[in-house]
Amino acid sequence: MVENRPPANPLFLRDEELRQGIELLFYAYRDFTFESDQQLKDYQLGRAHHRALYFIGRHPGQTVGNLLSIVKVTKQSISRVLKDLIEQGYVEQKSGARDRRERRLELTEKGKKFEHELTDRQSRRFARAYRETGAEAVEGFRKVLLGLLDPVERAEVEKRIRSGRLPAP
Amino acid sequence: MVENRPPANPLFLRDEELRQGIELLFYAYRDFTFESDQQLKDYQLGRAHHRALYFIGRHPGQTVGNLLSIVKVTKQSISRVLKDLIEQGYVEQKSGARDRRERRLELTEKGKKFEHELTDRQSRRFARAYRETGAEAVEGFRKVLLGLLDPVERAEVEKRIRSGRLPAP
DNA sequence: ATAATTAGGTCAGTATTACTGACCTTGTCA
DNA sequence: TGACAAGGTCAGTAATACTGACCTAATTAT
Repeated sequence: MVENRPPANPLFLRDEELRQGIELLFYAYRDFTFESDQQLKDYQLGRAHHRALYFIGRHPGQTVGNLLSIVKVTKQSISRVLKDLIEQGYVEQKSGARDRRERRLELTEKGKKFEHELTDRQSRRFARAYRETGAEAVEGFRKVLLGLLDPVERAEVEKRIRSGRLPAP
Repeated sequence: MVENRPPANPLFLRDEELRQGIELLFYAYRDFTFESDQQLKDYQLGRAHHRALYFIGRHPGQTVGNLLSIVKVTKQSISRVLKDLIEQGYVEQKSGARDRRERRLELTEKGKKFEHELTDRQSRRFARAYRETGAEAVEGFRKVLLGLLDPVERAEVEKRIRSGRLPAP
């Protein structure tokens, strides 16, 4: 492991540092999604289905609109995904108590089991990385990821990730 | 900012911590890709084209096979993307000096300009996040991302992100 | 020198995700 | 009652990516 950069141009170093971040994010995301994508194929489902399952499990009882604002796709897109999940008995909808136009989304028992199965691999990946790098690194990791968000989204996301709950399978 | 978790179950906390990581990675990647995706639409190109441009710029003269091992898609997929980029004058190929079966990939001047235009937004996003969080957090960020990689990939990626070079536009 | 292998491309067909735009129903609320 | 919001749906299109089969040209091993 030879450090082969000369004392050199600080502007170059800065750009280099930023590019390394970009690439690490790409590589990590690539590997992070790979395993569960493979698993999903056995069920004829895709990554979009996992995302929906994940966030419905994470925020049970949320509305379709809320889910949309998390995954940021069109309602036509989420609609197809939800339809598949409902038909296959992973998700159910109940109309809202106060506003009956709303469809509140929840995982069925089957859905919870499946979600856990899919997410477990990813959790284990994170557990390994966290274990290897330690609490301080994890804190930095979280800070930087928050910093990468659109400023408008940031407060929202901070609230969301802290208020998550997901009953045991 | 009230810390509303009770002293509580350490197993729950661990799961919670891991899920927060998963979500942050999702949200950050979502926002990270959004801006350049928008820009790409003006050119009738997609994210796959940006990825190819990025990694060709980053490792000029690399072979198609090497690019494939970075982005991890099939050659049929990369082929379409490369065809578009070559037709539009962003990329050119030269057959390898030692092994003439190889097609060594390089950005044209036009390609470099375009790549910088696309990546600049993302670099600025990283620069902002790094500035806001400081060197220590950045170090943690990088460590955890490396930890998230497939172990088999890790050495390869570490080498790759350190050997990058990308001449000025 | 010939056979096997490798780098890369190509043709054909399919699936998934996601988009735009238009239009509809049901329910809320002023 | 009429505007608006939540959600769904129909139709059409595009991008990404897959499998499988087959091809050329060049390299390498026997």
